[in-house]
Amino acid sequence: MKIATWNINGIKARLETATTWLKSASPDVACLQEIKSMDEAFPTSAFEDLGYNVAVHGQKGFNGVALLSKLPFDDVTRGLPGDPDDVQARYIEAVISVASGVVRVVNIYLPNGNPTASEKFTYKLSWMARLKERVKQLLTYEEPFIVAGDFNVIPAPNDVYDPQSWLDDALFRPETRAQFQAYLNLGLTDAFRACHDEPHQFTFWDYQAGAWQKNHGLRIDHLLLSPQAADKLVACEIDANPRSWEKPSDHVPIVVELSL
DNA sequence: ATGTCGATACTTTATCGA
Repeated sequence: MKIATWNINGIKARLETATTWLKSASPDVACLQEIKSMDEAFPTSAFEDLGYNVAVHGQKGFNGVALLSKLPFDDVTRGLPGDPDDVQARYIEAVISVASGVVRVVNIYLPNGNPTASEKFTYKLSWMARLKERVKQLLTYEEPFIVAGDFNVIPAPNDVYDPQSWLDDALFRPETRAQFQAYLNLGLTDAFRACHDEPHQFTFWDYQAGAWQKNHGLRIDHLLLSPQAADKLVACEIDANPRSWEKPSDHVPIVVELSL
């Protein structure tokens, strides 16, 4: 089973790009972030035509996440628990039945958090703490699950082209990295790092300043596996090709294969 | 080189977020 995550930066601007990639890569599940669309405006039928079931948690203008799955959803939950006042659409979770039982897919668009002197950074850190609580809850089920998405976290210095210049950025601040490390300490596995130890394997290149051409990238999109999912890990690969296409997203897809 | 995108609204250009 192949599970992909991709921040597509606007589904209206990226529908053809997304469907082209899905036809070629054919993941069983795709986690999309930054759809920047309300539920009713999401092009559900375009994905149904490719054989996907579709679940959306949308928002006008910003944020928004969507799940695509070739297998039907047993259950879908929208919104990260822990703060009833949080109205930002950044979390959707689904349970999917597979031959070996079930797999739970958690699709997140973790807050960016910049600038670090603003309430945006405290919102990011509190959101990360809430996600930790949700992960702890899910771990008690002792089932395979995956937390996939745009984490807006650079886990380590070799995940950014120039760590020195990112030291005070919300994506690389010690508080941010410590919370990401806390997910690993709970028992989650960074699927990409379990398969690859090469430095400078990026999933994002800014539109500005020729970042793609200079390979000034970041590794901020991640797939974290529960112990039961990590036991089934086969492979994990970044597909950087779509970054060179016409009208690209600033992120590229990353795919994990599990023997579920 | 504060350099690029996508979406929005008191829209045809400025703003916000990333």
